[in-house]
Order: sequence, then C-alpha cells, then structure tokens
Amino acid sequence: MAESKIPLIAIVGPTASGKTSLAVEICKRYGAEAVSCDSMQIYKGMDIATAKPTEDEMKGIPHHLIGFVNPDEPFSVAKYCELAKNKIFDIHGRNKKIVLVGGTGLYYSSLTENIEFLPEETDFEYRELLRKRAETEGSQVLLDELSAIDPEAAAKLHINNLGRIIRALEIHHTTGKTITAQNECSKQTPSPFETVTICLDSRDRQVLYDRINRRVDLMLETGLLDEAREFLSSPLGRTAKQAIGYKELDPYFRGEKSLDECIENLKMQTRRYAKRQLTWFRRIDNINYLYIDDYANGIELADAACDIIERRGDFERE
RNA sequence: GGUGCCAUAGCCAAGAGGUAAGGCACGAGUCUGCAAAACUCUGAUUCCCCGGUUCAAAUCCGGGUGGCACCU
Repeated sequence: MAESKIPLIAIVGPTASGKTSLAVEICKRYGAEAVSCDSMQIYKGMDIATAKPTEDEMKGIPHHLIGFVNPDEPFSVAKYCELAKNKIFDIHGRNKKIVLVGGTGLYYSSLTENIEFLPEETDFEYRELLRKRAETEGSQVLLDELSAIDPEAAAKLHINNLGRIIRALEIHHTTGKTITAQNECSKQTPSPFETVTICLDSRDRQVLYDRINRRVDLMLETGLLDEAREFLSSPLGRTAKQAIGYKELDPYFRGEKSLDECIENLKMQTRRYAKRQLTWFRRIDNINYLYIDDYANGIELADAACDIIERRGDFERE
C-alpha cells in the first residue's frame, strides 16, 4: 500500500533558515525538482521581499510554483493544493523525485494531509453581509448563532476572532454542513504522498534572528526600496498585499516615519513571522529537526539531511 | 557653581497617601479557501538609593546618586 504512494522530501522551517540552499543541494543529490510551498513566492514580481531563489541560487534545478500569479489576484490554499498536486503527479510521471520546499505551514499541512476542498465553499457576499452584521449587532450575536448550529466549533472560537466565526457560518451557509462536519469530511481520503519532512531551526533563537536582520539589510542593498515603491503603487489582491516587506516601508514613503524606524519594524515583523512558523511546525508529528547552528556549512547540513531521508528507503542518490 | 524638572518591567508609560493601568517587545499557543494573515495567553511581592512622617508611601519630607533643561 505504502509503495504506491509518491515519496516526497519536504524542507520546511522559518524564514531565513536556509531552506532554499538546502533544497537545491538535496535536489542535486537525488536528481529531484523543487516544488515551492510558499504563499508569497507564487506572485510575479515581489522577488526581493519574498526572497525568491535567484537563477544563480537555483543552480539549474527546476523550481515550480514560483512567480506565476499576478499580485492583484487573490489566491488560496485550495488553489495551491490543486496546483501542487498536479505538479507533483507530473514530475513523478517523468520519474523524477520531488522536494517540497517552503515555509507556509497551512499550505504544507493541507497538501501533505490531503485536505479536500470542495468547489462551493466560498460566498464573499455572504461574508460581507456577516461582517456588516457584526458591526451593527456585535460579534457575540454571530458567535451565538454559530453555537446554535455547531457548538463544538463555537466553543473553540474566541469572540475576537471574527474572521473565523464568519468562516464557520459561511461554510454552513454554502454547504449546509457545519464546519466541524466539513472538516471531518475533508480528511477522508488518505494522502497519496509519503513524506519525509525536515524542519530547519536553530538551537539558539538569536542565531536565526541575526540571519533575519542581516537578510533584511541585504534586501535593502539589492533594491527592496524600489521594488516596494512599485509594489505599493500597483493594484493588489488581498493575499499579496499582506506580504512582509512592503507595507512596513509605506510610512517612510508617506513621510510619516524615518527609514530607520521602518527598517527596524520590518525586521521585527519578520522575526515574529519566523516565530509563528516555528509554532506551526512544532505541533506536527513526524518532523525531523535539523539545527543550523550544529553544522559548519551547507554540505554538512545536507549530509545530515540525507541521513534522515535515506533512513526511509524511498530515495537513492544519483 | 545656581535654579528648575525628571527617575515606575527590555522599551514607552498611567498613577499624585489605601496596597502597581495600558501599549509595544520577548516567550508560549491557536489555526481547513486572505495564513508573510488573524486571534489567544503570559510579566513588577514592588516604583533609582538611604533615612524620616504615617495605621498605611511609587505617591509627603530630608539627604544622596543619575539624567535633562535653563541661568551664571
């Protein structure tokens, strides 16, 4: 049974932990292709802020699902999973191995756990309606309504988490099922993948934070300001506009804050993002941790990664 | 040298005799169609130091130390 599954190597971890270079090294060793698992690198442009791998960094390894969506288009986990699955089947069909690489925990989990998304689950107008009702009647009214149809879901939601309360009601509205039941249904089909996951982290948090700070400085040196100026002046979808790296610089362009203040804030937001990423991966079982401060260089780190990968027996080096 | 103001958590900061607000950061956590988002939890046995007044002092008084401002 397990043999019919597609073996997947996944490299995850917080931003600036070195996923890209490790993934490229692993791809080289196993003759694999890289599939991105990143909610922001999917967009065209946005190269510097999202730290997209450059041609140089890719070292000839094909990278998929990077830079193919316009920033004014909304995107979603559901779309990601559909595209990623197709990509993986395609690569596997060509008898190549796959390395999934990226730091978007939701995308990673949904793909590897094979969460099923149905086509009729969204209704933006209804969402808007609920949002207006929350303004006039208060969130508690909506939470109470949810409690009446799905007490389990309501019990787990905090009153301030309006977005999730609305989503739970929206699902009931569009599918007739509670979100609790719906979530149960969405994980009925077993995953077609057999995944070995490696999460990069640092034993000393400061090591990671120093890398983040340095990388932001590097982004500035390579033209982040120009990219941000252009980004902020073009139409944006609701996903892309959340990217870290542009909105933090906006107060500077508007003359409201000094550049230094904005840069400090950008670094801080990036550090906090890294922390949330770690929280996400921490609660997933069967993740192998590799600590970047345990290794002298990328080769040693890749050797350690290969040891973990080969223990599973699905992979042979080329 | 003189005068005035200030000193509260890592940072910003309220409190003005009745037993230490709040914000940010840090740390931890939640997560099923916006996820680089959104949301939750968490910190001072003590208010620069010493002494005094008082049933009671971060709050009042005296002295010291440090900072800022102005004057000579």
